[in-house]
Amino acid sequence: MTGNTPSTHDPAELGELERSILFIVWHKGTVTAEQVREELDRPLKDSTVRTVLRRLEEKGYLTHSVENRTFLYSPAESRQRVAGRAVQRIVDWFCEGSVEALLVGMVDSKVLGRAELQRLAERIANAKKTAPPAKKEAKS
Amino acid sequence: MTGNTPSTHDPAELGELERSILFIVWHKGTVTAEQVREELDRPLKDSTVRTVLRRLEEKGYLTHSVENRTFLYSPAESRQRVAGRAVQRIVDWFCEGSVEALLVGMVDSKVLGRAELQRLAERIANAKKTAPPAKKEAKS
DNA sequence: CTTTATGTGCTACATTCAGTAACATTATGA
DNA sequence: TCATAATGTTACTGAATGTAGCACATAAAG
Repeated sequence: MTGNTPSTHDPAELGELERSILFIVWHKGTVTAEQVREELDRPLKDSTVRTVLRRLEEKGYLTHSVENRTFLYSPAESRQRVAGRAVQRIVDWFCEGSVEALLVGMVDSKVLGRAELQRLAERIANAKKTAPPAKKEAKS
Repeated sequence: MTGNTPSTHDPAELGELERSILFIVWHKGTVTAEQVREELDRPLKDSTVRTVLRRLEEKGYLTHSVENRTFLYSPAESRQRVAGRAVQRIVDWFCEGSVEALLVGMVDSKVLGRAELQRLAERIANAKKTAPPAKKEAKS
């Protein structure tokens, strides 16, 4: 080991199931392994779900608290934040750190149109103009 | 074979070495296995490098032509394009398809500032206004 | 024509990780 | 104490990657 990649969570390193489960947690906010299991499309054994939940926690995506005997898992970070870092990595790897290059690439590969990009940029710029540093996650 | 994952190149699915090599090709434009080998920091056997190059080609990242007896590898797609699709995937996975959510996430995780985002959006919007549909990759 | 480089084609093996789950253990309430 | 409901522990399988050996072909040399 030449050194550990600190806390560079790497959302792309997640497998399908891990992602699915992480989604469920993000979606429900706080869940027990059982709830996750029910939410899944595939019929998986209880232990399977718990193993994945544990791994997700090890990887830093989740945290848990104990409600009596039961584990309550919840996200350690918002989806968007994770997505943001994922993009950061892409930028570093494929665009030599240039976000601009990335945006160009997105336009280039039709991920979004130029006009749309500009519209969104504006919206975002204005939308959070007055946002306080406090991140109040108002659950819909 | 349950069916092939169409052409959904997935840059995140690349391993370290694969990425390094892909980078070298992107950087040099056209290279032989030997050149790649020399460029690498690690001392790898010739066959190793060639195996990875072949895999990268199978995955659609590279193409090759034959110069006499020698394979000349070159990128099948630009880095930015690949990056663009990578982002698309992130958007699908973590932002429910909303590019806006992603951009917000980027701002949120400080990948870029609001002002910068807007500035870039504008620049991009104007920059390629006249870009022709023909993707002539004039490689010098 | 035989030999010798040099480059490619094919195969293989080790490692790591995600998917999946059985089994042991422990606390809790009837 | 016993059954119940959670968690802790451990493991097996398969796919993807890193890494490389070795056989095969062909251009160039003698």
